[in-house]
Amino acid sequence: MNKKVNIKRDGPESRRRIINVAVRLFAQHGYAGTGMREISAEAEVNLAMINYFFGSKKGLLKEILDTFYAKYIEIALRELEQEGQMEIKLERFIHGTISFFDTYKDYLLVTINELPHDDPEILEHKASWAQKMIAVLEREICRPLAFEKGTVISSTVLGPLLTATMASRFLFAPVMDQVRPENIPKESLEEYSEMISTSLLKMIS
Amino acid sequence: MNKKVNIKRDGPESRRRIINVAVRLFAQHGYAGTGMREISAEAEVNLAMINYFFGSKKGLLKEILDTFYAKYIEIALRELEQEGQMEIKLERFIHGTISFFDTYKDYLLVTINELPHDDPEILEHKASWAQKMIAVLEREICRPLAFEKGTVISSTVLGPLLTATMASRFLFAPVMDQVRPENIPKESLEEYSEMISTSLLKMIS
DNA sequence: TGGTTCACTAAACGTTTGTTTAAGATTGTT
DNA sequence: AACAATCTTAAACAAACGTTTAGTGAACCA
Repeated sequence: MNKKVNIKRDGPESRRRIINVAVRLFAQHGYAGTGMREISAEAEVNLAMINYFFGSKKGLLKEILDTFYAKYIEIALRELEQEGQMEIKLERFIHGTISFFDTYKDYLLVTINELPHDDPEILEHKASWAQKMIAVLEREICRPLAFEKGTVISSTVLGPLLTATMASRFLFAPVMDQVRPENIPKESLEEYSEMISTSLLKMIS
Repeated sequence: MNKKVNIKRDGPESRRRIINVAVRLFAQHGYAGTGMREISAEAEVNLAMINYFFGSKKGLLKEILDTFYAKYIEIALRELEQEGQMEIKLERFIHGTISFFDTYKDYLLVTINELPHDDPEILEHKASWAQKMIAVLEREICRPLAFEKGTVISSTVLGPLLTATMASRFLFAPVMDQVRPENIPKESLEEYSEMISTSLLKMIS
C-alpha cells in the first residue's frame, strides 16, 4: 500500500543525485582530484552504483560534458539561426549564454578545466560539438561581418574568444571572490551581462 | 680530473628538468591526474628527488604557479606603469602578454586549470597575485577610462575579461586543433595578437 | 685527511584509487 | 505465487598514489 515506506530504491533519483554531486565536486577539485568514494558518500548512494549507472568514472564525466555542450549549442542555434539583424541576434545569444553559464556554472567549470583532457573518447565528443558551434558562428556572424562591414575574423578565433569572454566571470570567480574588497560588492549578473554584451558588440563594429 | 666522467650529479640541472616535465604533464593531464612516478620517469630522475627539491608535489605546483604569476605581473608593471597614452600602453601590454602566453603556454594552462584548486596555501598565493594585477588595472586603465571617457568598468570585471580574452587561443587549442579543417591553416601568432589587440581597444573606446 | 654538505638511489611505508563480483532486496508483470 | 528486471549492498581486487627512510658516493673545505 504505502510505496514510500522504504526510502531506498529511488531509481533514477539516485542517478540524478550522483550527477549533481559529481558536477559540484569535479568543478571544485577537478575530475582526477575527485574520488568515487567522495561522490558516493555525498550522494548517499553505494559506491558501486556509479559504475552501475555510468559504466565508469569516465562515463560519468562524458555525460556531464555532453549535457553542457548540448545545451550550449541549443542556445546558439535558437538565437543565431533565424532571420533578423546580426547584431541583435548576437546580443540575444550573449545574454542567453551568460544566463545559461550562471545557472550551470559548475558544468562550465568542469567543461573548461577538462579541455586538455586528452582521452580519445572524450576528445571526440568535444571536437564534434565544437565543430557545430564553429559552423554556426561562421554562417551567422563571420560571413555577414565580412560581407556587410569588410571585417574579417576567423570563426576559429571568434569561437574561443566569445566563449572565453563570456565565461571570464565564472572562470575566475574562485580567485576574484577572495580578492574583491569588502566594500565593493560584486556586480549583478545583469550588469555583467550588459557589460560583456556592449563590449563584444563594440568589438565587431 | 675529468669532472664529467659521471653523468649523474647534475645538481640544479635535475631540478630544472623536473619543472619542465611537470609543467608539460600538468598541462596535459592536470595536477591531480599526473603521478610523481610519471614525472620522475620522464625527467630521468629518481622518484625521491621531487620531494628532495620541492618538499612535496604541492610544493612543485606552487613554484610553477608562482613563476607564471610573477612573470605576468612583471609585464603588467613594465608596460602599464609608465607615462604615456593609456591606449598605447594597453596595446603594448596585450602584445607582450600574448607573446608571453605563447612562450609559456603550458604554464598558462596549468594556472587556469588549477584556478578552482581550493588548497588554502595555493589560494593565498593566487589571491595576492590577483590583488596586485587588479590594483594596476584599476590605476592605469579603469580610472583614466572613467575620467577621460566616462566609461565605467570595474577592474574586477576587466581583469578576468582581459586575461580570458588573451588566453582564449591557448585555452581552447587542444580542441580547436582537432576541429580546424585541414585546408584552413591556423592563424599566425602575430595575426592573433593583432586581432585581440584591436578588438580589446575597440571594446574600451 | 677527515668531515661536512650536497646529490642521488632503492626499497618500503600505509592509503587510496577505480573496478568487479556475488548476493540480496524491491518492484512490476504474468 | 512465481518470474524477471531493476536497484542496492558489502567485500574484495590489484594497481597506483605521495611520502619517508636509510644509505651511497662525489665534491669541497678545513
